[in-house]
Amino acid sequence: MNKYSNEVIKIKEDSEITIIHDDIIKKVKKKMLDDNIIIDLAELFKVFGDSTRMKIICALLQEELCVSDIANIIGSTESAVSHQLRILKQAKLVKYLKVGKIVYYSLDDDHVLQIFEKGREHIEEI
Amino acid sequence: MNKYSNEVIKIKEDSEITIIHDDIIKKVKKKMLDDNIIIDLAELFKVFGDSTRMKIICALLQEELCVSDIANIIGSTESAVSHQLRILKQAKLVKYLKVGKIVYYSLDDDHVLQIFEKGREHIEEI
DNA sequence: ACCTCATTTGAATATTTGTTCATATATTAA
DNA sequence: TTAATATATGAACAAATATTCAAATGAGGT
Repeated sequence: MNKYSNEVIKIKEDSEITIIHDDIIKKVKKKMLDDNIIIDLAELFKVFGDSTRMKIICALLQEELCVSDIANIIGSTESAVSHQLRILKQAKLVKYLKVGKIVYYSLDDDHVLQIFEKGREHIEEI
Repeated sequence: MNKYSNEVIKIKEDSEITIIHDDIIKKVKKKMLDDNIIIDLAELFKVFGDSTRMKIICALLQEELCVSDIANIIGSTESAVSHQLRILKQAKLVKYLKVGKIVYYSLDDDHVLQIFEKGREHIEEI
């Protein structure tokens, strides 16, 4: 009886849910992270999941930059960049420093680089 | 003359692009990752950026599981899970083993856990 | 061969989300 | 205070995407 054994518990409950591996399901359910944490995690990665924002992050990995410089570097409009910076700000991925009319953005913490690097490692292996 | 100096080069080119920090822009542009790599990176993180897929990943971090078990654990339908597993498969984040009618899914490599953990570290600090 | 069951697939729908454009805010200089 | 400029913001539109439902595969058991 290995883990792929066919001696599975099979219950049809209310003609809705088919439970195949009852004990494993219970065990995994118990260990699952709280739904809110999972949702927060997905929200965080969603922020990384857009190429405009990724370009902004990539630029800020090199240098603290103002909105118009970022727009110039990544080839986008100031408005689009500003909209995306707002999302990055909300996710606490970037911070900013206002000097006169100019707002300088920079990465907020180490995790950004670390997450970025782990992502790179993954795509490089494919 | 510090890095926030107001002695910035300001050029209005073709009434289209305003260049504020010319030298910095050139420097950062030179160091920017290739666009295709950035797009691939964003695509990868997009896969993490959905709560259904994140729940699937979270469950698979505990145990190799079949489609119907995953559906049961995360409270979704088999169809929805299958659709999302296809996306996870394409991103090489999960692999599978077919045993008879049942298909067992598991995480494909270490990076999944590492990216997951870095994300957790970030949201826990907020 | 036929039936059952686990999974996959495709099309339709509803929702989310990024960009654009116009406008607003805020700061500096004249 | 008026003009100019950097950034932010809101609404509208277009594109992307997750879920649902129905139907199709494909494998085992009878």
